Amino acid sequence: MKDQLRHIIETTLTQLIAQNSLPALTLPEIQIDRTKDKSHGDFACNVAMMLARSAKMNPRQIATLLVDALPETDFITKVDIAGPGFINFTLSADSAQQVVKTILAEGEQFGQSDLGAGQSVQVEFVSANPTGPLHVGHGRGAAYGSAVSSLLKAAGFKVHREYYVNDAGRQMDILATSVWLRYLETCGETFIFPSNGYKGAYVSTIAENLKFAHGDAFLAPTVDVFDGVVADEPAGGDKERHIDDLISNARRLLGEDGYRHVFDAGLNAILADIRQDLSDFGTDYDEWFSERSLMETGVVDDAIDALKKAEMLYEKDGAWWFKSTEFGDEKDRVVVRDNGQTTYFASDIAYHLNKYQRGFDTVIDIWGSDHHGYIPRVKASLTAMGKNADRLKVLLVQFAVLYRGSEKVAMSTRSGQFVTLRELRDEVGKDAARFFYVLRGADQHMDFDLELAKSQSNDNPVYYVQYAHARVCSVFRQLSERSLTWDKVEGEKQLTRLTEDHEQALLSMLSRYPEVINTAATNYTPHLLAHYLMDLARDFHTYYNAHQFIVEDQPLSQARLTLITAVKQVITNGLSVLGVSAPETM
RNA sequence: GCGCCUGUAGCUCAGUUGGAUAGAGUACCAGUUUCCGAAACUGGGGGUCACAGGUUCGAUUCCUGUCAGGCGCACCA
Repeated sequence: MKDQLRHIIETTLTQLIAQNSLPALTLPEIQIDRTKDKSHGDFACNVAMMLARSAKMNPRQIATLLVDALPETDFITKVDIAGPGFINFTLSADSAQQVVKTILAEGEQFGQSDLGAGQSVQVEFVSANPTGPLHVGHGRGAAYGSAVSSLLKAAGFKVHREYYVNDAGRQMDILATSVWLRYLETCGETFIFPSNGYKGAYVSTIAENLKFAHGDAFLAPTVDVFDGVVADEPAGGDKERHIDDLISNARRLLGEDGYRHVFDAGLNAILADIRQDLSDFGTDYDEWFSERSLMETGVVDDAIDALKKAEMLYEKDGAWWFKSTEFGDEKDRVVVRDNGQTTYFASDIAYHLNKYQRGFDTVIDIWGSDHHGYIPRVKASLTAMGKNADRLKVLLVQFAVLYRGSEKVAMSTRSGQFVTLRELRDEVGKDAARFFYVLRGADQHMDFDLELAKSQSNDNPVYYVQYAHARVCSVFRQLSERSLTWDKVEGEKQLTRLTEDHEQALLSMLSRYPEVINTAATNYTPHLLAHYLMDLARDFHTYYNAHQFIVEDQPLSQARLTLITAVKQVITNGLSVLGVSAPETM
């Protein structure tokens, strides 16, 4: 509808210029906005004001010229000039009703567009280290990432959802060693567990399973395990060196195969848990991409070679540095350490090179906002390798602060005192959790009230929207109880009977849905959709309270049933994009 | 110290890419059921859009500065 208006205005303006009614000038982008106020019609255009300066004419004068020259159309009934020079359009009743037929005809497809024209987008999100269960911070990334993915898909993009598995690096070595130490404990060895190790109960569970499956195969005496190990911090030593020494002892005592076995036991168990957890949360991926594979297939070496060839690396203090300052970063960054090991950053350069090589038109990374300082160096590496860094979009997600009523829930990763995503799901449910997460802009700090999310009251926005859907279903249950039926064909014929203000408002709201999807998709802002659904639900509840749908007047009744069926469809579609269910009963 | 993000009603937050009289929810107050589900609806009060300049027909929105809060500044991941 906006496009049609835009087209008409554009052609009329060029016509006016051709007739010398307007001076020759380049036309600006024609903006068509929905009006905030019903008295201003349905759509407004500000082009007269935008042209006033370059045409050296009064905006109202331009508007008058334009309006007089506009051709007759069947979908516009009224054109007004208002305020400083706004041109307001009022839709004909017929074209306003048309949206209901469109919704019923397109069903689940309604709202989808070809805006993306099949361009491919890769969306990488969550990507938490597989060193423990996901917590509520990851939950927001999961809800946001999958909502953005669904939005892009609805807007006609080819979407590839990916989880980057950090299955290499020091943190994973710490996990492997933690598993091994717990395993030794189940074998009867006794020692003080390292302060920097992973102490969660899940580590012991993995160790017990290892013991069950392999008996004493990985056993080593405690004296050997702690041989030459620097004292731990509580004992007056250094906790980092303490754990690093334990790791190298583990490697030595277990041998390459044994160490890899223990390592993979930890990795696989936790990864399986994460996959299940995300799947239960309604977040699914097209690919789980292994960091280790980047090293094993030589992509990391390739990336380093590419940078060397481009003369973007130099050697200093035994390490290889990337000249990221040449691209606006604060300082140069190490990619190969003096001990020959590549850094996490080197893997990430390789990973992004690989993403580009796979040919995605756009690459989206969704990170916790605490990683924002990382953006310049990743973009720098892409530029240095001759890639267009603008194809990479990094979206940041702020952490959510949990509240129970007005009480802040204490959380700290260090003490291991975090609320897991699974606990959140168990407490408030998948639907409420997802909806709450996407209710706010991702870059906004967010207060997540557990009490509110699980309350079955009018305070809770999730239920508010779902209830609107259930209410429509309930009306149809009532209909069949009275042995009546809904006749779609008849209903569509009678749409002209929808003349009440509430019905007009609903029609207008329904027609906005495709625009909301496109705006939310292009801006990566699912919260716009969440808010739209609340607005739609409110218009519906208001309508419900003001009017009966099942009435004696059969044509009217059919028209109303047709309208609320369209409402039900749009709520279903919108909630589905957000990964929230649309229940028939509450 | 430098960089990024944020500052809108008592509280939690929107604000259609610069538009008309700045909006919801919640809380508070007052109402609505012989009627399809009251998990709903109607009405009311509540604002220096942090502050000060600038850009223009027009600024909550864009630019600069100040103040306040969050985060980040590793040969960790």
